[in-house]
Amino acid sequence: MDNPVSNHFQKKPGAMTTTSAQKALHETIRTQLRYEILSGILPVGQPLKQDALAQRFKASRIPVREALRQLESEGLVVHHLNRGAVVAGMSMDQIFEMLDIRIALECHAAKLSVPNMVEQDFQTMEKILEAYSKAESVQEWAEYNRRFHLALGSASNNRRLRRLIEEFCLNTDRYTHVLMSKATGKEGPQSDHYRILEACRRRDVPAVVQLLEEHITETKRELLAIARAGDDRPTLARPTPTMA
Amino acid sequence: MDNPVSNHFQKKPGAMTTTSAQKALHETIRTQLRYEILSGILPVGQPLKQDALAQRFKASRIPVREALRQLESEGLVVHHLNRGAVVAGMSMDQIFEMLDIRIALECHAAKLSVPNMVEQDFQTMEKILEAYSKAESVQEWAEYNRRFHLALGSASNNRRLRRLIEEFCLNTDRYTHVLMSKATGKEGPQSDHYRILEACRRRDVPAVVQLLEEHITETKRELLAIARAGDDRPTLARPTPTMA
DNA sequence: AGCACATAAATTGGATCCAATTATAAGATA
DNA sequence: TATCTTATAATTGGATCCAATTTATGTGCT
Repeated sequence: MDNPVSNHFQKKPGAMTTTSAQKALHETIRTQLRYEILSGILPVGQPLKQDALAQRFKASRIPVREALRQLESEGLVVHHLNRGAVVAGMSMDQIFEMLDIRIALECHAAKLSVPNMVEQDFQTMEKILEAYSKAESVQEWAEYNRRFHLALGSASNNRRLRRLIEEFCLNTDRYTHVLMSKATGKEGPQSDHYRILEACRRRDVPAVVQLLEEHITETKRELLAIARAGDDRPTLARPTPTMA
Repeated sequence: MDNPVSNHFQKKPGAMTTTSAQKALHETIRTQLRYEILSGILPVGQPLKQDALAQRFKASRIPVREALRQLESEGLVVHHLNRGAVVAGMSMDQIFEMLDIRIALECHAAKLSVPNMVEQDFQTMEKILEAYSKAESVQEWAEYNRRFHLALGSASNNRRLRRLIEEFCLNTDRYTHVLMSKATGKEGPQSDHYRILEACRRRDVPAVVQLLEEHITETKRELLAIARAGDDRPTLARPTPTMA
């Protein structure tokens, strides 16, 4: 798995009519930085110097700045006036907020999606879960977990909703998985996953919704437990200093 | 602008100690453009020329470009390589997608919020609805409608969720209200509003959720009816040309 | 040593400049 | 006249340059 994030946010998937997929510089920079932030290569708080990035991408600072501004709008970096940009971080409270939003989005997507599912969809999910079981690295693990969550809404006929879910999954994963990789096994979540898949097969929408909500809520619980345990992990995101 | 020494930085050395305010140029430009797009002053498809905007805001094209890039990330403008930016539009399907997302977000927010509400909150909503009844212009009307929807989630203790809801409300309003201002009176929605408020007072969460979902779904129905009626309104947003 | 203050280096926000692409207008041709 | 071609003007993407602010450095003083 070389680049699990790239390609996830293409604005126009296959819409380039004719010649050349012609990307502007700022776009390649943005895509690359987003990947590095979401995958954790760039840790929270890491300063993003315009000059250094410009050199690295063999460009001037202009496209770098445009990329950084867009990443700011996506919530992945934070700007401080005259002091530059850093990789954005979230406090535990903010992670909880994101997970709550995921509950809202994913449950609704499932509600719309489950009635539309066909055998093909179930088999796809089945395969994802098998791959999840076989996964060894945390990266793979997170990747298949995310794919399963996305698959639940894949038949929803609401592209924008699916994009939104993906965005929130990626953004929460970068916090939850590093924290939980050791504490929680992957078996607990996995048994949830299978129960959810079964409910999908039965077309039992209320059950899917309830199981899914419970599943994400469980993540919140685990997270809270970990936070209680040791409160000084260096990996935990501190609330982004409010510039005050 | 023929003053090469013109200085756009407010240099008030003494007055700057209060930590707050101090916005960069691109931010004021972005805020203003966003307002003009969301309020409909800038119609869908309107080209946004960098040079013209730069002149208008008495700045160079750089902050303009940063503002446009951010608005692109917010989904309010669309860029075409080497051909500039235009105000983004949505097809009817896309508007429906947004409304469905609103159902997910607002219902969940209400679920979290209603148990936390206190008398003060009910009175605030009451006042909003009174103002809504008195409102005369479509702008006012839309404004108070949006405030009511936001108020439903205001006690949710999830700032990010509330911001998201506001974003989606603003972005859907600019389509729905121009379309519905004539077709639908404001009385239908208003009676919904009061029923929802009553359910909040009773702390009847399931009722609130159901009424709210039905309320937004009704908007979808109205919209569909209007679309069926005459299919060539100039005000209706066409799907953003996919660069083809 | 430790601290205030001045000074220099980094680094950002913004302006101007240039090259490449796209849109527009004029002229030529059938 | 309509249409194709070509020259020309707009306009964008990117680079370089400047001014202003922040951060690092160093110096003098108690």
